Amino acid sequence: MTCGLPYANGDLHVGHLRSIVAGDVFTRALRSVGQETAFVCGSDMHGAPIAVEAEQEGRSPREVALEYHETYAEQFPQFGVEFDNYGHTDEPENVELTREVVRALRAEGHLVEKEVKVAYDPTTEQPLPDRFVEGTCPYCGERARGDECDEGCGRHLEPGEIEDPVSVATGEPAEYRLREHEFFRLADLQEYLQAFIDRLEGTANARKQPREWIFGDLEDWCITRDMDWGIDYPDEDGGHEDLVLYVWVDAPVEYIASTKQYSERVGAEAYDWRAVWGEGPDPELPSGEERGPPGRGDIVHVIGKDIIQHHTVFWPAMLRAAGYDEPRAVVACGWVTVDGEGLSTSRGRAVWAEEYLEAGFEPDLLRYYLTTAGGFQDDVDFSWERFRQRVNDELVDDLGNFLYRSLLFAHRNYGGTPEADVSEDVRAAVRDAVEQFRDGLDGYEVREVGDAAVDLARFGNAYIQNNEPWNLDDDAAARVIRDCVQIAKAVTVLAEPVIPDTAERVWETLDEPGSVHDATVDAALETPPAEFHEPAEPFEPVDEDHVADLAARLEERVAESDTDTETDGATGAESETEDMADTADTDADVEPLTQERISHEMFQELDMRVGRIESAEPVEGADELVRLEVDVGVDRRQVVAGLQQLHDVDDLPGTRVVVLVNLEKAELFGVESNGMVLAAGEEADLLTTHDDAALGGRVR
RNA sequence: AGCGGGAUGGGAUAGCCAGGAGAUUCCGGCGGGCUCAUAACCCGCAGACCGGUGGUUCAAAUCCACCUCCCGCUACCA
Repeated sequence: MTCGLPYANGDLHVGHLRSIVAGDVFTRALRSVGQETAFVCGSDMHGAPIAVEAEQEGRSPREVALEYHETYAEQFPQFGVEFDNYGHTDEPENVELTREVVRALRAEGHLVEKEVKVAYDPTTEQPLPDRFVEGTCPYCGERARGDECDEGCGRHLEPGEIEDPVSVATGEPAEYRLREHEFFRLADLQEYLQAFIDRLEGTANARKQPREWIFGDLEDWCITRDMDWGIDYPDEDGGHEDLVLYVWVDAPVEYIASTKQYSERVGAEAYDWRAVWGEGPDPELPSGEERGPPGRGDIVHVIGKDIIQHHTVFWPAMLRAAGYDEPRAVVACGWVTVDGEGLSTSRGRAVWAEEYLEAGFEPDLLRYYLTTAGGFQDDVDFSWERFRQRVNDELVDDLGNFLYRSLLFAHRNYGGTPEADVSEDVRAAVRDAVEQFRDGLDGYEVREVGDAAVDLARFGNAYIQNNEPWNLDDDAAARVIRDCVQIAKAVTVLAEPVIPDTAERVWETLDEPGSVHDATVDAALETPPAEFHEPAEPFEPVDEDHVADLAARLEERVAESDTDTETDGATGAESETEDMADTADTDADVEPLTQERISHEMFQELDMRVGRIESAEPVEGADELVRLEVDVGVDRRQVVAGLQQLHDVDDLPGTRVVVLVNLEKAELFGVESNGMVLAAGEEADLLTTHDDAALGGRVR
């Protein structure tokens, strides 16, 4: 079991935790059904954003990345996430394995050299990866990063496409030079990938999204970069000393490296990484078909939905070509949104791991929320108020209360598990719950795994209520309570993957031998000890004022950041990953003032009027354009404006605006635009009046 | 723009692949009951024409076509 590697350039937040906790839940659940597993992960240390951050702070990239890595390694266990091995991509095991894989790709003849236009900083003589270049988008004319028109049309830009390139680091104009890079000819593996994608298990998005590529034309994939920070390209033939491997080559290899580290720590008898991953490259046997037997492990990758292609195209192609075994499943989870909006670390819209722990909440509560809030591949929303509701309604009132009331009743009246047989109804209910738990695992749906325990607790609450043992004589009550204690034990075992700490405490109350972490689902129907301890309340309710406070703090943070970054120019909803890139952004430049003067007469020619937007609707087929009907007092104008991505179209009607009414007419996407609505900046902040100037009033 | 995922009572969410009884469950609302328990739990009621339009069918939330909106990907962001 692996989780997508957290990229070592930011603090941990709920977005990271969702997929990592899911991996942990899967792993624990697999152990509960008796499977041997290894849960491995590591920090992703290389790549341009870390190099940029390091340069800005005047530190080495390794130092910067290691600092984040250590924080991660420390924080994951605080959320009950127990990796069997947590390494990082800059460790010798990964460096070695990565270079071995690349050598294998070359030995198999899958690599081709191609010349690529690379931007150079002429002052420092440094090659600049496209992340380090800014310029003008050739498609829309907006300011853009070298790899993507991030502020304008959003298009991906090929190297060399950007106009007027400027080095991010020095601000000097960059120049293009031809550089030789290595490309992985994915098309060589096309047939293999087509078969692979058909047998791949996991979420629907991961099984379907890559089909467009795999059944279309597979492009050559550039696997080297002009940078210092990364794993050196293995250059036995010489000529590529200055290239490092692209992070997406060495990052997934960490899955193998981390497994190997685990094997080496516990011994190959206890866990043999080769039994899972297969034999790997063998210089004596250059043909992929004739390699040793594939691993017998079932590799499952838990990732975020943004990196599906990397795990379903590039990665299996690498594995295949290097003689390693393919993943059995890729499980891609949706995002975590906060208060209904996309997570944005730079804008303060995030719930931080540290913040959560400092608020004094048990890790189990967040684990429960994140695993059961929605379908795995769907986005789920986090809000502090909903967090409180779900914890109090489901964990405290249902699961916690059932465990407490039934075990307390048993302890008070019988000192433990009363002597009686478990009824057939209850046995059946427990078996059903175990089945639900297994179905969740088989379907790669952690929510079902988590719900199995809560649903069984709800059954238990109904059971104890309907049978009213407090109104029965001792013998009859003993039978009911015997059933309830059994349900409680089953609930505890089934809840362990999601709420391990709580489950362990209940396990201790029951005076069960060993740890619940080692128990299997078989224990759900085994008799609990005849005597056990007085139970404690398993959960503390979440206080309303406490979460209101946290929510307010979050809101403040977002508001503050909004005013701070008004000139920042970022648009639209950001994903957490886009956001990681933000550290690379310098503040957007304010355009210099125009030196050339115009006459007053020329200004008089501009006929600008106060108007009010009467209606607004998106222009069909256009991403950004909105068709507006604007009342300018004496007239009603149809104006097309590029506001769609920056404003909620439904909110526009009623807005007072300033309109340039004598602009020449234009036709945009087949819609006539008769005038221009004035707006400021990249965010298209609409100009308006501060008092109530009449509609049609002239602006001078 | 292309591709993938999603849209189901006020909120959340299951069902869709393998079409068929009153569309699941939780929260919230209303009414009642109970008291072992962290004043919670149990029972009952109201509330959705299943994003839209059209089609296939005896029968569509489910299959097909087109459309709208949200999220992701589009190969040099990680």
